[in-house]
Amino acid sequence: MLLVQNLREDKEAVLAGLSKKKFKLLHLVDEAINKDDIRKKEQNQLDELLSQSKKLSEQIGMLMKAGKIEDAQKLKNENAILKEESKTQQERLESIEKELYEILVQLPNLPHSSVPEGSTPNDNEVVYMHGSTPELYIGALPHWELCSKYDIIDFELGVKLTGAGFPVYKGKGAKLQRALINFFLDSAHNEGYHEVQPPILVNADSGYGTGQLPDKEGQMYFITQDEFYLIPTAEVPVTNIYRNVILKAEDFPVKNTAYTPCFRREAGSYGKDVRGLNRLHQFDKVEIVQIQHPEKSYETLEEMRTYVAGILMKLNLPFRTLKLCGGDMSFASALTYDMEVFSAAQKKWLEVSSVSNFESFQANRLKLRYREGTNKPILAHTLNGSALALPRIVAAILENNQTPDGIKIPEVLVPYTGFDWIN
RNA sequence: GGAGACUUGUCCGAGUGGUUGAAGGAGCAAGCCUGGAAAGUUUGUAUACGCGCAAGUGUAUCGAGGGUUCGAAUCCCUCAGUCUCCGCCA
Repeated sequence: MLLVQNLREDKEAVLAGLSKKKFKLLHLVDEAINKDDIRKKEQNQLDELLSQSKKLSEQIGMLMKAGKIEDAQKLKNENAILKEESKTQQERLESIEKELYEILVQLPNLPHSSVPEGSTPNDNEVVYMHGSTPELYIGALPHWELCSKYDIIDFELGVKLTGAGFPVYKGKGAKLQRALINFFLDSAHNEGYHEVQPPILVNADSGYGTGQLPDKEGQMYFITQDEFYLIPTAEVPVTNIYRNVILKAEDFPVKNTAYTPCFRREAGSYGKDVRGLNRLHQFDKVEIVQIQHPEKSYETLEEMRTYVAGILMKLNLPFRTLKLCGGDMSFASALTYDMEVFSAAQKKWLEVSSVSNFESFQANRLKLRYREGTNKPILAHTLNGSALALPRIVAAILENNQTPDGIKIPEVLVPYTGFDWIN
């Protein structure tokens, strides 16, 4: 969420940034400022009323003690009027605040100056390419067919147990999952990330904290009986650890990593994009989250991006890094790099990681701040990235490493799997 | 799931209707003291919003939300959490 203060101070830059993000409702900026002006006036009036009422109460107290019941009664009547007024004033203020909030939550984060212009994925800028796309032999199969050929991932069985998008991993398929999770966690650990195991159900406050609520409510599974949401990403619980927290400047950088299953309803998705492992309702992911000093967050973003690229290199997967254009970036992000691996049989680039700097956009909602010395608390910057999401990595490994004799496991994973071929 | 006790500032802890944003202590910071440190001593030490160039000042906040009252940390209700006992159970 943006601060009204920022809208006031640099309105032109805000409007330019919003336009770059292809945000249409530019009038909301002025509306927010006007609403905030009203809010200030209303608050002033309320404070004035409450202040008067408070003084009267004190006087009543003294009169009562002195036994001047009648005088006290007079003031009581006077105060009753004030009380009525302040109550309606309170309601007025609250509704103004709510209106202001509702305007502000509609405004997306402003893009970093280096974000390319553009409105569709075609406008994303390829900033890095690694590896060559493998030539497969005649008769090579897409991963979903490899899954059933070697009986390692069973989509139909998942349909029986739950529904589409909830596959059952079997045998070497299951072991490969475990291997990847451990490999990713160990890598993150070596990079200085602190491992946490958060709950995978969260309350509404956490949903609001990272911005899944209120607008992306339909994306999450919801347990009505206890009012819990299944997390769509570990970002939600791991970042919310720092909701309403004031860090010290010397705590930076805060680096956490977590493996969790992720749950996404993916309402509206269908067709070939969701074939096999391309899009699931439940999948595994290792996430990295950092909280950083505002002056260092972009340095950190590059470091995270390099780190994720390093993992993909170790897995020997061809990939490219995209800097997303203004129109393709997520609502909360100021700068996002997407990492896509090439899936050789589908001949498709698959997004396996998204590394973003949210600057203070999330921190504002979270009330995540830091203090430098004895100064006032300042909003921190938050960043996160997938490192990595499993299913598409598995798809790429299966497709790219297939041979007529089976699937070769990347060397770096063999110590984790305990086998080097799926056949 | 049932019964009871509890939830106060960074921490410990006082406070059962009247000027309490909150005693006292610890911690932390600064000053004095010291060759330096410890001890001692003085001062300061929450957050949000508003007003003010600033010093400062108004309002709100004692788990959360609501209520009673002229006035609530203190009384009542709802919810959440912690602890103890019982029940159940990986």
